[in-house]
Amino acid sequence: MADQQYEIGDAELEVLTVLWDEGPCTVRQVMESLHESGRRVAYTTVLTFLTRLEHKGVVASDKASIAYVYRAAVTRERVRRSRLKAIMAQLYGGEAAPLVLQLMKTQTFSKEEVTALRELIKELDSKTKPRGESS
Amino acid sequence: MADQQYEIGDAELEVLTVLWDEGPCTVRQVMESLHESGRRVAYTTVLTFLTRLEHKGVVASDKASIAYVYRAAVTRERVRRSRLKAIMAQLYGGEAAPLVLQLMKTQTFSKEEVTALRELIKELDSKTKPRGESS
DNA sequence: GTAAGACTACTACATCTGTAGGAGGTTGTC
DNA sequence: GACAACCTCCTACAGATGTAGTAGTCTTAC
Repeated sequence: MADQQYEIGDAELEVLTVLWDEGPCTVRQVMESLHESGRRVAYTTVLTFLTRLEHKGVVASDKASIAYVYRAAVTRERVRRSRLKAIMAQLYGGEAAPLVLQLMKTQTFSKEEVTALRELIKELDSKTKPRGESS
Repeated sequence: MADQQYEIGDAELEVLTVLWDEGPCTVRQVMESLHESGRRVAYTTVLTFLTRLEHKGVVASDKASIAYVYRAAVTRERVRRSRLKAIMAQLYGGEAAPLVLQLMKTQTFSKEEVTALRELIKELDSKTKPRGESS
């Protein structure tokens, strides 16, 4: 149950991302941030998204002076893991390795990234699969 | 446009996966395969999925004797890439590296997998990022 | 204290997705 | 040739998601 799958739509995720990137925001601030990203969306639409996200438990709000201030209640990491887990289950037979392999084959990386990857590989050597399901 | 994003629902993807795994199937065969995986769905539900998938262009059908035979019209690889691309854009700023890093940190791998990874890393060394967006 | 502006709550609606029933055609079999 | 079995087509419907309007409440500034 640690990694429950959040059902967050694409547009909702954009809103959540604003909260991750900018910290707690009012509806208006979120809207303006979206507008700056070229995302035209009405004030009440943003409000709807935030309200729904709050019902889903991924956002929380506090009344501050006039307007509510919304903040993310789940970390980006958590959502990332949850999504990756889903895609792994759906398209890679629940295995991480093929996914990583594919990414490494089809994507390009900078020198620094490759270095970081190599470092990680070294660590992996020590703690190879201890016979369990994926996290 | 190469990697257009297919909007395929979770249940639809299960159906498509049957076609990938078992090759061309009739509605009934798909249904039976799903049942064997513990997925209880009605015959007409499977039919609906296949019809919708055909409209979306990811499945094709041919009339064979009595029933239509459906087959995948997109490869698993294509859908994998499309999904990964979406998740990369939505949650990793369009970068592959953080995604790979995260997977390598949070997942476990067998010795063979680690070896395969190390091999790939070597290849990456030669062709590092040539200043372009991701595929 | 009243008007203007901002904020929230409620409602609405189209589309997509998951799920399935019923009607009507084909076929094989007794 | 009539019934059973199987097939497709059309229709339906609930819930999720994207999008937004309206109405009512609260603040603030004149």
